Amino acid sequence: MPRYNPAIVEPKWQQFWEQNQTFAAPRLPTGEKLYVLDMFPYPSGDGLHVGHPEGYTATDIVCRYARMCGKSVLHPMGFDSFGLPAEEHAIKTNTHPREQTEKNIDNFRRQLKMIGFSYDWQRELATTDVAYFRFTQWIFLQLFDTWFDPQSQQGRPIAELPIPDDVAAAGEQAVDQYRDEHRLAYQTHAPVNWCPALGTVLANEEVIDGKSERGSHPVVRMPLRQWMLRITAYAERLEAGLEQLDWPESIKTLQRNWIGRSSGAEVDFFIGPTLQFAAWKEARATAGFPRKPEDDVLRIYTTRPDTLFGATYMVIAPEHPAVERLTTPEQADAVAAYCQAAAAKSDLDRTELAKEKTGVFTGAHAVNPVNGQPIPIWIADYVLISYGTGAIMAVPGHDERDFEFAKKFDIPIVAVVDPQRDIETAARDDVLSAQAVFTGDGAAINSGDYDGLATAEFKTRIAADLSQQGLGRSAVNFKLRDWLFSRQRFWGEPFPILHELDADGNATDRVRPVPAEELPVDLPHLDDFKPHGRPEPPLDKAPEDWLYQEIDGVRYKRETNTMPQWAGSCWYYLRFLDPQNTERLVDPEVERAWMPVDLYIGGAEHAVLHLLYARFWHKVLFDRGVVSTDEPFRKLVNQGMILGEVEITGFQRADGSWLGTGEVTTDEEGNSIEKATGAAVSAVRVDEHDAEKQGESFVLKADPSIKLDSRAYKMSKSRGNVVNPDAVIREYGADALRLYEMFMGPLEATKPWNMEGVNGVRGFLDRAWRMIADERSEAPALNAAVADVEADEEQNRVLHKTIKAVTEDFDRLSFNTAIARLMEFTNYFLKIDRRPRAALESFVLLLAPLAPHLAEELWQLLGHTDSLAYEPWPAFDEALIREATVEIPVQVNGKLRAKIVAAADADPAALEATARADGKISEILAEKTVVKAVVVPGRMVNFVVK
RNA sequence: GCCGGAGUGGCGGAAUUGGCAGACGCGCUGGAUUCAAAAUCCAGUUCUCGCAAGAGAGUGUGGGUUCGAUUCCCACCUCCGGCACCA
Repeated sequence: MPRYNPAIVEPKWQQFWEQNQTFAAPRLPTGEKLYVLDMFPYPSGDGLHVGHPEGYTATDIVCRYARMCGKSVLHPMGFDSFGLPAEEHAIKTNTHPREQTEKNIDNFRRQLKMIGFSYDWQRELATTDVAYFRFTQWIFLQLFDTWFDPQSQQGRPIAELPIPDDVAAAGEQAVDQYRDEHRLAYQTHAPVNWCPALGTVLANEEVIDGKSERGSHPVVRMPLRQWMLRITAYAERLEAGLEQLDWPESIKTLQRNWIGRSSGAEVDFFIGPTLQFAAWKEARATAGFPRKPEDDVLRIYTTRPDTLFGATYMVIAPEHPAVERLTTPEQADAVAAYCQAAAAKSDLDRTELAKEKTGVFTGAHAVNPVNGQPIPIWIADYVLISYGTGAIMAVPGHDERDFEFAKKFDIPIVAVVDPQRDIETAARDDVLSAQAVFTGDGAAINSGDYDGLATAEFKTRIAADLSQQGLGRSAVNFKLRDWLFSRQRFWGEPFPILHELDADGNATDRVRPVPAEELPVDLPHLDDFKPHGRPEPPLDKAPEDWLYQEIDGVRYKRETNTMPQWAGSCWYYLRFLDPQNTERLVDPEVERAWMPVDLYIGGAEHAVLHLLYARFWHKVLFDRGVVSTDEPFRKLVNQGMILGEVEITGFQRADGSWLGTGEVTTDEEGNSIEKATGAAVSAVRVDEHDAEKQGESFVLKADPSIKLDSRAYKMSKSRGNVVNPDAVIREYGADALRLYEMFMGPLEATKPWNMEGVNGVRGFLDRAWRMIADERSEAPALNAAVADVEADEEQNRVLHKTIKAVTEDFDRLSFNTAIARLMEFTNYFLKIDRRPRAALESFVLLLAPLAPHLAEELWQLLGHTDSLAYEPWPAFDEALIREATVEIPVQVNGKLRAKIVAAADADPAALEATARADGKISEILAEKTVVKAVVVPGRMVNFVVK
């Protein structure tokens, strides 16, 4: 056989696997099951990026390894194919987005197959498949049909929702409305992020700093009818469920922060005449804390009920329903102006500009329930209507924001928490004299009977007291908001919802779900895909026969919003289990057998949204009995980002003279300028041969006084540092690509690409080939050094050490070190003239998960006729690894002074004696007194001397 | 500002429990082979001093615990990622 040629070997085996359906998973697992999932890609027009195969290679190795260990493996792949780019392309070319989408999928599939991943391709799916989104729509119907029972913390059928008597008495329409208010899928008119440039409304998480995540277009707030999903109902369970998951702690933290659970208390402040306060308080003491606040109180949420005595004013959000009621005539104009201005502000303005606090006094006062003090009520946009009750008690002494506000508007500040020993004396004095803010825990002061209590104790005590007096109750809040679930796009799943129309063709606000058996609701034909620039969805342009329907004499209009891209990716892992099922989304028997996903690998960019949305849907499906597990993804791993090649950059003035990185800064627009003069400078790419390391940084070889910048950047088209996997495969082969992606460093780490490194692992594959194959012969032939001989002791030790290390490395997804061990094996056996065939066979099996094409080819060359995909994984023998003698370092005062050779099982006394006998050591010890000898058997000897 | 993660040769990285720092690979240097080059093979390669034997320093910085610290503790610096008025 000639030289190793991946261009021939790789397609050959890819064809073999496909023809033999080598990786088809059975309907039900036949032994121990392993469900390994990749985050399926969005098939963009650019094709695969080298970042994709990183995680995909890792899971592929896990799967191939697991099959050899006898596990039943499910490893599918599909496409998250709804998305804006295809629709934008459709608008431009006036072709159906499906056309472009399918072309892109074909390209992605071709690329994925070229890398030799062991997917069960029969299970391939795309979220844009009508047969697939039929069930996405079906799940939406489930959400629509479910309400969350806070008592049992469970989603239940809407039919089981208890209807209060007063609602029932109000008639059928009131009951329907009551139900609609409790569904997990509901409609709202809340202000949304309308992006005129994209012609769509965006979810909060798609807006970054007031601009669209995609394209950075400005976003404005406007009210629009939207579908929402009540994910907040599941906040408690989504938070609690994290604990049991084998996920990176950092991702769990990210989700916890996103969910943002906080606990505190709701407290009612009386806003009637001060004279009536006592009577009100008395009434409350008997009546208790009402479910909904009456008009004569302002309900607030606080996490620090212990600072109640320090509340010197209150703030309500500009959108708070009590604004009008509270505003006095004298303040009416100012309040109206303020609220109007606040409404016009985007979220960006409200945060960014509000470094300086703004607000307006309502003219009204409330009575502090703990001390009867009247305090002013303000309106300020630093209080958000969407969090808590939309109103706060302001404690400027112990809250940064309140402090700032009180300073600006000259509102009294009262210290009620003594920091005690937590901070320096001077700082503490500032806090006690209300000159400074302190947000930590301490001891209560100025708090009546509670004085002296520690913060934590105060909190529980006052919560109980307030509750007993009917003034407050413990409460939990979440930062998590309900999920804005509709998009004004064409290329998404249509909602299976009909809107009732009255005789004049106007919507009645009553909706009716499309029955499950009538699904799917396919997308209609459109003559063109151009948005009309209004917030109404493009589906409003659909033909009448799609848009309107008459049932039982009532006319209905279809919902024209579509679902967001997240919808399809929320449940694809379930469909992979049973992709051809036309009856239901997954057969329960199959679901029970394969779920949960045992290993899920993907990018950290999905840490919050995708993974939280999918968990939410899963929990609803669990509550509704569709799936058998409470959580979908047992173990999660995030692969790190792959950056472009390292670039060394220097800066030059207009005249071409160099200046160091320290002399350069950026102006507001992000341009590089010279610090001293403010003149524009240009960044220049410096060849690595023209740079050298000096101390901490790189400098110009020609002028070492010029410091350079050395770093790798995110791959991007604009920077021109994108590496195309097709090109890598063409030049080095798929196995080399796979191997390099894994050899770069730990899977989770961010790491720069380096083409020389690909060449390096290709060199290893070449050597592995030469170790077994004869590269000079024309026909396939074994290397003459391959011999049917028994491995000697040392060869066995190398082999079994390698098996052990590779096995353990695979188990902990440490592929870079596994490859290093295989390289060591190759380096050793290449030097041997008679290479035991059995050892080489084991080596090929160890290599197989990493470089499957090469391994299959060598396996065949070694005389096997079948694929090695299900060949048993080599076992190691600990006894063969053990060495008779070991080299042991001898230290004096912790410094390495000599090395001794001793029996591996030598006892401490023997080791110490051997160490003392060493020429070098005895020389050193002769002049000193040994205070102590530390001997760790098999590891080291250390003499502590004086 | 808050919450995560990370800082080890020229570069990517290794060191699983506190026990020989730098495995493995790239790059570089020298050599063999070649008319020459590529490829391949051999040797070397943390830094400083030294012809060498060897000595000293060394895992972002400063301190601490320990016979012994890349690993544990405290403080700080830098970089990366996320969040950002959530009461």
